[in-house]
Amino acid sequence: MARGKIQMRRIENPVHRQVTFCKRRAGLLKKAKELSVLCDAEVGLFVFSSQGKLYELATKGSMQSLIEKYMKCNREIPTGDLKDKQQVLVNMDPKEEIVMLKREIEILQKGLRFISGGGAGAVTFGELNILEKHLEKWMFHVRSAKTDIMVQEIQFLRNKEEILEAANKHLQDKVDEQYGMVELAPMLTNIDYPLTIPNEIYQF
Amino acid sequence: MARGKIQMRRIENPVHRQVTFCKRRAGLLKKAKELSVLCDAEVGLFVFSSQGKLYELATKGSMQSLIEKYMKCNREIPTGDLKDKQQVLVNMDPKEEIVMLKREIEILQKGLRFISGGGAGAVTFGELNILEKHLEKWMFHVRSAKTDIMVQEIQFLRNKEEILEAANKHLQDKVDEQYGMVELAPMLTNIDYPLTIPNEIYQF
DNA sequence: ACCTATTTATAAGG
DNA sequence: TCCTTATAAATAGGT
Repeated sequence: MARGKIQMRRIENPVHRQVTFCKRRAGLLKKAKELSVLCDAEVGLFVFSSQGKLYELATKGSMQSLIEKYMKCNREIPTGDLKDKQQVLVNMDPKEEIVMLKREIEILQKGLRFISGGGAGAVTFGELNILEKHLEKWMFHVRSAKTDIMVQEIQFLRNKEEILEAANKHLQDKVDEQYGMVELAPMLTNIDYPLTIPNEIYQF
Repeated sequence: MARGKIQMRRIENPVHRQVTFCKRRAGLLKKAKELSVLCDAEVGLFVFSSQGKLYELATKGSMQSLIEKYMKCNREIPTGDLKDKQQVLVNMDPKEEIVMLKREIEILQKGLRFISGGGAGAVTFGELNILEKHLEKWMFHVRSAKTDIMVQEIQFLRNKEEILEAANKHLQDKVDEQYGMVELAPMLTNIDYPLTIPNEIYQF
């Protein structure tokens, strides 16, 4: 884009590739933030470098909650399977789907027994794969619920704090008024910002 | 960026905001693709418009697999599971059954939640924490069971291979004995190590 | 990391 | 949504 066009294919020179990766990654993250701010959108972005290093951005809330939201949008696809976007999209015999759903229920039941038995019993590799996917999905749900609660709590506390501070200012003014020119040390005002999140909400 | 700078904050005019959203979303997706191609990186991107509509891009494989990679940056992702289910919401009678079955799955999921903490409506932060811990534990069980199966399979195959190789040597000796000094090319011996894990154990 | 000639993205207007 | 165009931003190649 500058000082010469480049072909849209993998940059072979590793040094150039790394430099370009840094620059464009920064650019991409910036643009993602901008889109979010300007258009009031939620953006989730993650980039794995060819060495496997992760760079991420989640514009509202956490990446967890964004992923959760993403999963909800795609809940048509049962958890046990990896999706295959184009190929089998066309159709599937409903009877076949019933069979598969029944099978999935069996697997879940078996999995519950497996789990509550502390991992005893005979389970196949494929069944374990399906179970694992379900567990991941449930984990998403739990974690995003946790995040939501924390966010709400923070919001609540901030509001409360604002109200209290305003009330305090008002009271202080009244006190000043009554005592005329007498200087009083500030007592409950001037609370430090930012408030830290109280530990209680992290407890059981 | 053109015909005038804009302030980096939410665009108040809804029409402008929508137009800008379209343009910048397209630009962002383009840049994400380019980063992936030029720098051999994996990029996952999703954007929710303020109306909640989802736009996504996953540059290698599916978004599912990228999310999994994100969740556990190091863990390998099994890519088996050839069968795929899609929504078949057009049909009438089987549709009912499908809905019922899906409902049953949800009930099972709730049952699982119940088992975990003893709380039917696990909504508090503490309960969620407990659930999360349980899920982690179960995930561990499931994954170690998977690993065990793989290890056993590998062990089995190695044993089998050893036996076969021994049998082969024995047969070869017999042949050599019968044909005296005649040199025979090695036939079934000298199998290459290391053995790769056969695909079958990833299937159902 | 910084520079800057160029390419790209895009805001405003139809 | 798509087109045009003036202009802001991003960035390739070099230092």
